[in-house]
Amino acid sequence: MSQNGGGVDLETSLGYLLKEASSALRTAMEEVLRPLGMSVTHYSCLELLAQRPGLSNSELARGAFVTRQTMNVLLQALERDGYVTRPAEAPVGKVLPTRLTPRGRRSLEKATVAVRSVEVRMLAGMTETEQSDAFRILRSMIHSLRDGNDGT
Amino acid sequence: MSQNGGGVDLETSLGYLLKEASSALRTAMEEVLRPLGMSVTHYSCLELLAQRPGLSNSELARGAFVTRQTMNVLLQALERDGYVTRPAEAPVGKVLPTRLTPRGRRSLEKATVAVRSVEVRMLAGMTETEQSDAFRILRSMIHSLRDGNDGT
DNA sequence: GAATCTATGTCAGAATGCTGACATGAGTCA
DNA sequence: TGACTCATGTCAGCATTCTGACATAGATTC
Repeated sequence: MSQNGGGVDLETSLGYLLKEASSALRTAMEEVLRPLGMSVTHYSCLELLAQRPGLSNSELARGAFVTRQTMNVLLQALERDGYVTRPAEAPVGKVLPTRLTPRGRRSLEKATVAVRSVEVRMLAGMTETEQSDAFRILRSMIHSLRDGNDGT
Repeated sequence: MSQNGGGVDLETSLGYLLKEASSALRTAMEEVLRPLGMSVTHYSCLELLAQRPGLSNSELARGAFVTRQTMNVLLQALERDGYVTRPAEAPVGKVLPTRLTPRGRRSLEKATVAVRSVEVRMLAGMTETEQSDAFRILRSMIHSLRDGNDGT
């Protein structure tokens, strides 16, 4: 069935490979988070709040790479289910600082273990040098994509 | 920086950085494809068909990193709009080999130029060595994620 | 030849994320 | 002070993708 013919140009594209790697990572994370009833964005939100308590909806959205509308829907669900808390009124401006509840922290702990195992697996077989290379290279890609937006 | 013993430090996590890079790439591609009325998956499908004519729905889905159900919906729309053709009946088994129409090929040409410019921008400032390093490292990540299935 | 397994195409419903839009609060500037 | 710009929170509608399910064709096994 698979007539895997000659090599294909897509196989030499770094963009395609980046997408493939991201897809593999996402799939692996979904696999370990599904038994916990948690999506990747769900986990990302909790992890962000654990490391930077008091983040606003918009800041969380940027950190999880979704729109603030999407994060707002998620936060409302998390608040309703008692994983996070937000003040009824904004202390300053319209920004509502969000914090994890003990329940949210407990839920995150299990997820963190699962996600860390995925990251460890991903890095298996990579040397320290390769890991720092990867870091530098990915940062370069991100910077070039975002910065070189407007020729000038 | 704040440590969360055993946790995943987002500032130093390669997984998080990979997601960030992928997000930046996707956003950049969407920006240049939107004026052409084309989504990333839409483009991926056409590009795959250009390089490997006759791919089936399931094969296209794997190549574009979506489910075969998702690709099926897209293919029906592309067929309806005259970008691709599929035989009414399967030559063998249930597999329906898909091919680009001249219209699909023309549409792809514009998109390819746009997407290539994004990839060029992403690689700006990277040496040949860094690019080959990136290739090897990303391939390693993909292999480790898919191979080491269970590591509890 | 029959049972079984795997892969495929497809339909239907649900989940997730996005764009558009609006009102509001804070900062900037004349 | 008032006009302007920008960021934020939020509601609504739409787009995209997913999971679940089913029937069918080919391969495998006995």
